[in-house]
Amino acid sequence: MTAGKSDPSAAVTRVEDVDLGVLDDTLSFFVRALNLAVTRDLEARLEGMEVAHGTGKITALFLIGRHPGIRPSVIAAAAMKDRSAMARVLGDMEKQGLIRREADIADGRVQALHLTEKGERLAEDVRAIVRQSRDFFHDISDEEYTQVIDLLRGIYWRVVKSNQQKG
Amino acid sequence: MTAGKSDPSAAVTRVEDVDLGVLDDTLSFFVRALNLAVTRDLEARLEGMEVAHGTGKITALFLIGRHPGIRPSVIAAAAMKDRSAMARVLGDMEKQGLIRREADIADGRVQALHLTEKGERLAEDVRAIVRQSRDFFHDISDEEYTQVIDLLRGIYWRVVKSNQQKG
DNA sequence: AAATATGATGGACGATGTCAATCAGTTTTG
DNA sequence: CAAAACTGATTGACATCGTCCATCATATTT
Repeated sequence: MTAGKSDPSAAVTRVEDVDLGVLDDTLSFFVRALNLAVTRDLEARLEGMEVAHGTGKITALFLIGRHPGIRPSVIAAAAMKDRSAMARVLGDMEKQGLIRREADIADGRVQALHLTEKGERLAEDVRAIVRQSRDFFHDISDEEYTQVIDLLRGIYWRVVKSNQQKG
Repeated sequence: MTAGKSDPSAAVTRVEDVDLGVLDDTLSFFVRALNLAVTRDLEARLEGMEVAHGTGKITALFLIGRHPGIRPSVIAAAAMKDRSAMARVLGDMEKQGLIRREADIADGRVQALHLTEKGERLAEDVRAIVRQSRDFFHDISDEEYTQVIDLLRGIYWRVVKSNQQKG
């Protein structure tokens, strides 16, 4: 035998022969596994850029760019992090000169976030890279990609809202 | 106005009003964001159990249970981790008395992994919990859940194979 | 027999998410 | 109006994570 089915009584030697069992019907398994792969790929693409490491920075960069004056807690919710984790990310970005933190006029507790010019430029560069990151799924057809995104987008928003109520 | 569309010129105050921009068409964004939510939920469910923290342990537990004699590198590939990360997980599990590491008869470099009785028992308990973890997506219909799982499963296997060739 | 490749480990490093504590500003309540 | 309760944001501590590099033992190739 060359590359066909393996002897079921023998120990599995190749990943392709693995039976995932319960995990095969578990959404979180696939999400968590793919997260690792996707993150690795993304960070490779961002190599050297000033937003390496972590979902937070990219999300923050884009959301602040698109919604000047947005507040930290809203970004945290969108990135599914808690406020304290996001605060650290924003602190880093401020040190890097990517964003400004201003006090909201209406409510002194709230911060209004803005991109600096440097931040704007970086956002443009990162946007291009993020668009290219679809290449990681070059095996996947546009139909499939669209389908899975549509589904995940729906799930995402429901989770965000559900987090909203609890958190 | 009460809860309708917000003034587009005003700063965004609620997550629901956020426009994700490029991220809205980026699979990795949704995967990474959902990963955080899903992981949080799963770890809450595993509270106190001997497999808390990390995708690796659960995957290892199930794969070893289903494929006695499986080797570490195969589990690493299925979990999308690198070998050294998986080695640490397996080391922990061995210390906990969940698995045995035996030397493969055919190839001395290779380890053959087996569950201990304690490991078997734990696997059963964890299986039940993992099944329940679908409740996290109670908002999502069975159709949607099945659809998204089918799509992600396909993507998962393609990524696994693609990793195989490079790694 | 020597060189090369493979499977598995271990240490070091920076970054992550969580949690509890803190602080400032706001709203509620009496 | 003052006290209490609440909210948004920040900080520090802690355990863990993924990565990278070096190492070691064993197999395979030449």
